[in-house]
Amino acid sequence: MFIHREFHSSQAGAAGHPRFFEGIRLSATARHREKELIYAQGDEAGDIYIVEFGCVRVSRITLEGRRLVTGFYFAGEVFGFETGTERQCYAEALEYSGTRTFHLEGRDLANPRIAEMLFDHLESIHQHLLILGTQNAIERVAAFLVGIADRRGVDGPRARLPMSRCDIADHLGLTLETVSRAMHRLQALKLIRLVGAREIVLLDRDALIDLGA
Amino acid sequence: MFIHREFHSSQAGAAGHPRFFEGIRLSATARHREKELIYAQGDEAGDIYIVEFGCVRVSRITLEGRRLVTGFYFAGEVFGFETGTERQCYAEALEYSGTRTFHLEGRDLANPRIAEMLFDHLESIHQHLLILGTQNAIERVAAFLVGIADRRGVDGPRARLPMSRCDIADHLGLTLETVSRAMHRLQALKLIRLVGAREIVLLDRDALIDLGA
DNA sequence: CGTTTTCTTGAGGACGTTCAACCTATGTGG
DNA sequence: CCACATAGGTTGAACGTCCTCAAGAAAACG
Repeated sequence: MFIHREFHSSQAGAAGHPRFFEGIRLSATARHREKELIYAQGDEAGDIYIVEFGCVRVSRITLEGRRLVTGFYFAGEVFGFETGTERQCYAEALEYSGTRTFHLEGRDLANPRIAEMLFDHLESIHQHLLILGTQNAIERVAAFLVGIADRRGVDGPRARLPMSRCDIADHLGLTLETVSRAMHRLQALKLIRLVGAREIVLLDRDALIDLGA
Repeated sequence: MFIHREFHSSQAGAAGHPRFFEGIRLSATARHREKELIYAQGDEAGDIYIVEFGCVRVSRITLEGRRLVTGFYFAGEVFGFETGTERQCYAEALEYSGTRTFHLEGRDLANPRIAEMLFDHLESIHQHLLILGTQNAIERVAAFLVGIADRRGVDGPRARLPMSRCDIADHLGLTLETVSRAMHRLQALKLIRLVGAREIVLLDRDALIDLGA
């Protein structure tokens, strides 16, 4: 997704306030502290969010109280698409983050950039579905780490993980213990290197993709 | 989803040929034999399908050769939404079926009925994700059976299953043996009754929902 | 009626979960 | 500055669920 670049190239307004993005009026940047709730389950849907900096986690709780983390969103990425009038998911800042919003009207879907965002979102859900439906633990973790590393700009093969093991587990349909073990197994296989708990280096990206693709 | 009723209420053309659906020109009904391929992975995307009768299975194969059945579609339901220009999924008739198509242009998304279809699709994927991400075997099967029964019109609690155990398994991320065992466990629990292998009666819908919701 | 496909059922094993202990990092207050 | 508390992460052992492999039963088909 290349919304990233285009977003940042939007013309600068005074002191970073309401600008336009592809003909859509964006709100001013909202800043969120670590762990701050951005929107809650039950809130009115309709606003779409663009991450300016930081990282956002979007989750959903089932009736049995189990959590599914539907996605993590980094700078330049878009979240907040929901189907009904009420949000089924809730969003939280994983670290100090900035977001901008715009209101999505039905007619806006005719805007090709908006449609592209929606289709990108659809595609990422589909990818997630494929992982949950067909892969085992180590494949899931490999796919996840490659996905994260690919999205963190041009840091090279190094990536910071702003989310906890539990977040990853709830994203991949595993337990946090299994995620921890899988990461250490990937390290033993020399496919990644762990730098503390919250940073990784991809040592053999191709092998990781073979595992997780 | 109520597209069903509206679709059938569209004005009758001569001998059932090109009619309109919410201002969209529909193709004539295409008829597909059992097991017939409707579209293939790699085909050009852009056409959206409406099932007129029968049942369609949409699947996707991973690089490792594993199959995920992304959905089953019955009369009145819509399938064929894809993100890129090339299809990632392929669709097959599970039984003798009829479909109509229309071509989706970007501007059509401004049509609220089209947008509604897309959002319904998004919602069903999300539901699927929730199942694969949080539920165990018996819960998945319970949720699946309720979902099927709810969509098969007003047959009451009885539903025919046009798909095989293997199809169900590949839809739920299980094996066909596990699906078979789960269904017989649900029968032992008196939540369903199996009428042969391809028909079920829901005996305790609420308990099934409790399990699978 | 035999052939083929699909479904069921059993036994054994692998993978992931559960439970528990321990470790590490970070932050707080004395 | 250190003692302690807290949250997150790692590791081990035991268990359970689901998968694999295999055989047999039941439908579907020609």
